[in-house]
Amino acid sequence: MRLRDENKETLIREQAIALIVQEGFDGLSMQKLAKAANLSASTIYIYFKSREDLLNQVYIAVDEIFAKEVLKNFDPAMSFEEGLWQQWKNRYKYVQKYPLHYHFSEQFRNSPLIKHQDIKESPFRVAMQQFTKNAIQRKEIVDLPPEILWALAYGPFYILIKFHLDQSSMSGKPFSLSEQKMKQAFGLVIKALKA
Amino acid sequence: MRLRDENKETLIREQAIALIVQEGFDGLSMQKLAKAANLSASTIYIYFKSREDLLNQVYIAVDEIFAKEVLKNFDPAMSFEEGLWQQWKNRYKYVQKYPLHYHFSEQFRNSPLIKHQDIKESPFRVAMQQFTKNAIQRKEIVDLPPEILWALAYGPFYILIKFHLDQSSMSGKPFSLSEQKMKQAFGLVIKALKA
DNA sequence: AAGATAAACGAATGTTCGTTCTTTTAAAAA
DNA sequence: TTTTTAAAAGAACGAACATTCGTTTATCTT
Repeated sequence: MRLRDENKETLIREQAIALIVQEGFDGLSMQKLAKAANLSASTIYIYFKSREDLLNQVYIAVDEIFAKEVLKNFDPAMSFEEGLWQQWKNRYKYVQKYPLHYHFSEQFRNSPLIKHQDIKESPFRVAMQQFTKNAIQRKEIVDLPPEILWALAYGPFYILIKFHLDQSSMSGKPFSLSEQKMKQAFGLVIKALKA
Repeated sequence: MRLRDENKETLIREQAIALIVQEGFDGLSMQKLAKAANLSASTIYIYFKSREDLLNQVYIAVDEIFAKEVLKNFDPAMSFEEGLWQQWKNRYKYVQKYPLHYHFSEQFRNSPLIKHQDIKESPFRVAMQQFTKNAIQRKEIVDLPPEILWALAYGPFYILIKFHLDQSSMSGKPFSLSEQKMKQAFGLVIKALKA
């Protein structure tokens, strides 16, 4: 018998991402996707049971890669300043390495397709909770409700990313954000959060 | 002859927003929209020349209301702290008053439908530039590149909004974010930006 | 090499899509 | 009141949609 092709599943997912980023969710049809992946449309249904299932699986796969990338060289035991900076760097590298994933993710999260009922206790979430708990216990930063801490720690970063991403898509030039600029913003965040 | 009905145009726009927020861009079909607005599909084409045109016009109308709401009780001559707080309050009220507009806006901006080539010199933009220029000249805040200032000033706010919006959509309870929490986050932002 | 099995395909399904056309209707101008 | 004009409706268009079905093909097992 013939075996399921793992690469083909990934190929379908990646082409779906590319199509969605280019044309939006209404631009993703099974027939266009099939053509882009050099497949028959019906073949997609061997790997995904419906369009909706495909979209969910794409999001799950994208999110897994994100979680993996963002935990690189990170340890919840790190000092707050060192750990948060590592997070910023990792997230920046993620956007550079997987720009389409990032765009897809933003689109998906802001759409009604996302179901945020089951916020599972991912290893990623656990690590981040431990990290912030440590920082507060050590009195490195002020004691804050988690969502305010989170808002301060990452809000400026993501606005900065969005700004430079829009700039690059307008000018056609590749995305870049100087380390100096990131450090400058980071310094202000630390200033705000320091105990 | 019969006159174009201004209210009908608004009705179509509002129903389009509601449909998109509920079902996403692929959920917006002209026939569904017609049914929702109690119209014939062909009537929509009297007011909008195509689906694409409709979407653009919706975005423009939404953005106009946003700009109007956000400038209420605001003056570029205000002190930085007072002015920025007014901005936060106005934006918070906007989300409360027009939650569907906010969701639509977020979806549209993160989709490929948006064309950010023509960032026109809106009165809104002019006011904001003057406001930050004043604050730096008066040495109320540190001198920063505009996008970093912007990222610090609004990044935390929007993450906070998103968090509480997600919470409310999960629990079914109406959206709310206590003034105390907003003030707490705001205080940290001021701490970061103060000269 | 033969048989078994599931992947892969192309064609076809009925539905819904955006849009246009023709006709009817309502209200402003005469 | 009559005429004029454009709004509004409804039916219709081919195209594209998600999905299914029957057949073919490739590869694993024997």
